[in-house]
Amino acid sequence: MGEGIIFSLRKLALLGAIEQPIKLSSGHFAEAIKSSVQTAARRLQELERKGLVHRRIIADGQWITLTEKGVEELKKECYEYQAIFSTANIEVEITGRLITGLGEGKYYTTLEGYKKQFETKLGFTPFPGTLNLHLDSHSIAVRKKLNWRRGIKIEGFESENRTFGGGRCFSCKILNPKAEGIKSAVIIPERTHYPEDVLEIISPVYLRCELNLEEGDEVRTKVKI
Amino acid sequence: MGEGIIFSLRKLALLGAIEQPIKLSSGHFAEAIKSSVQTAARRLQELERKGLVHRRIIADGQWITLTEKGVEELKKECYEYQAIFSTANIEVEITGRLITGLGEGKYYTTLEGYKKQFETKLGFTPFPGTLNLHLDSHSIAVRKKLNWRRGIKIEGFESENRTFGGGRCFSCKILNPKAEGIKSAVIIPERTHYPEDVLEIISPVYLRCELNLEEGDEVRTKVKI
DNA sequence: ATTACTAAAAGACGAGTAA
DNA sequence: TTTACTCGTCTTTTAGTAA
Repeated sequence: MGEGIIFSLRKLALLGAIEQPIKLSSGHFAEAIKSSVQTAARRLQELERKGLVHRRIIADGQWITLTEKGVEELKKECYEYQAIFSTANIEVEITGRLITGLGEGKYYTTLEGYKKQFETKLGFTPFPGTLNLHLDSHSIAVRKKLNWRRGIKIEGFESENRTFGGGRCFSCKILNPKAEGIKSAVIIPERTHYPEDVLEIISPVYLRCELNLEEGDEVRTKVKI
Repeated sequence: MGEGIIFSLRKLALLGAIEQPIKLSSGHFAEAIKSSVQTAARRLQELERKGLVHRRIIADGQWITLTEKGVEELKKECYEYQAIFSTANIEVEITGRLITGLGEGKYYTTLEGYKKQFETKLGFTPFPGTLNLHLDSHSIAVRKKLNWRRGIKIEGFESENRTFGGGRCFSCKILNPKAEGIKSAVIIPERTHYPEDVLEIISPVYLRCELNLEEGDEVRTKVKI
């Protein structure tokens, strides 16, 4: 990936083109990247051609948004900086109430393609099923931080004519005296439309039973990001 | 600053050239930056010429370390990513024991050049003097995170034929019931050899007296980074 | 094997222009 | 004003060569 292109992409992100479309002209963008209008215009074209931004050209400028791929590309650099500068691990506290999922977790955790990775990368065989928490608004904001963290990569795979997507894990501790010593991890599939108010936790044991939890109980976790 | 140059600098940092000198040849570096040996060699020369890395050329390669300036340049990009991706503020807890400083704090906090900035940027007039904490080893690691955070910039200035260096502030809370409602901030001068096991805190009041603290007492703070 | 040149090829830039 | 061309110039890269 060209270096100037990523630079331009970053400046667009800085102008706010991640959350929502921003309106700008090549002229304004030229100022932002300190170049000529021509270069700015060319960069925007190139960015679009590479699928990094989405453009809508209007009479007096254009509307720009980063695409998924664009954000992904930026995250890669961000990960590099984390690798360079982060000295110790940060922990964040996330709190939510126990809810019952759709039972998908039970299915996915037993798939060999995932199970093996959990065993080697997390160091435990997951209990079939996930503990699902519905997050409060504060925790949702905190959870978003995980989006920009690399975590422990779980690769996608193909099996029986189906593809199973990848995801990321973050090891966590459940703040409950009974959970002392029980390994667990948050899993975040890299699906595009994954709900942001839900936290899925896997563990070698049946947490719901082990911690005597019932629907609606508050569960507090400390996640290593 | 050229975009390709910063890219090269980042890769060097990723190879570990921040902490200590790394040995590498242009050939190896060419692989890292995916270019020809010539370009790799030229980039290293350019990096040195710009004062971003320090080089020592030997028979079979060279020893490379980032300079202060190089690290600084990298931090700038890192700050941009933080601006892009950080959604909410993170707080870190730092703990240390009260020590008595050299009294410099008392001098600096009364200087108009600093005082005015504290007033406008932090919203309070600092009590003349700083509360100095000697950090435990865990807190030292946590404190290092502040190195990679922009914080609230305090500009350096010149006065009476002397230059006074700049620094950064982070607003903090002291975890002591009596400190409830008292504004305070950590200050980190941008001196090159600032001790990493000390935390200096300023506040509008004389904390030592207000919180009934004595030499050696443990003080816990929550710092907004 | 290195680093560090030179010179040719490739690429990026910005002025000018059209729509 | 815009965007999006072309085209000449300047910069960067790479191959080749010397030490």
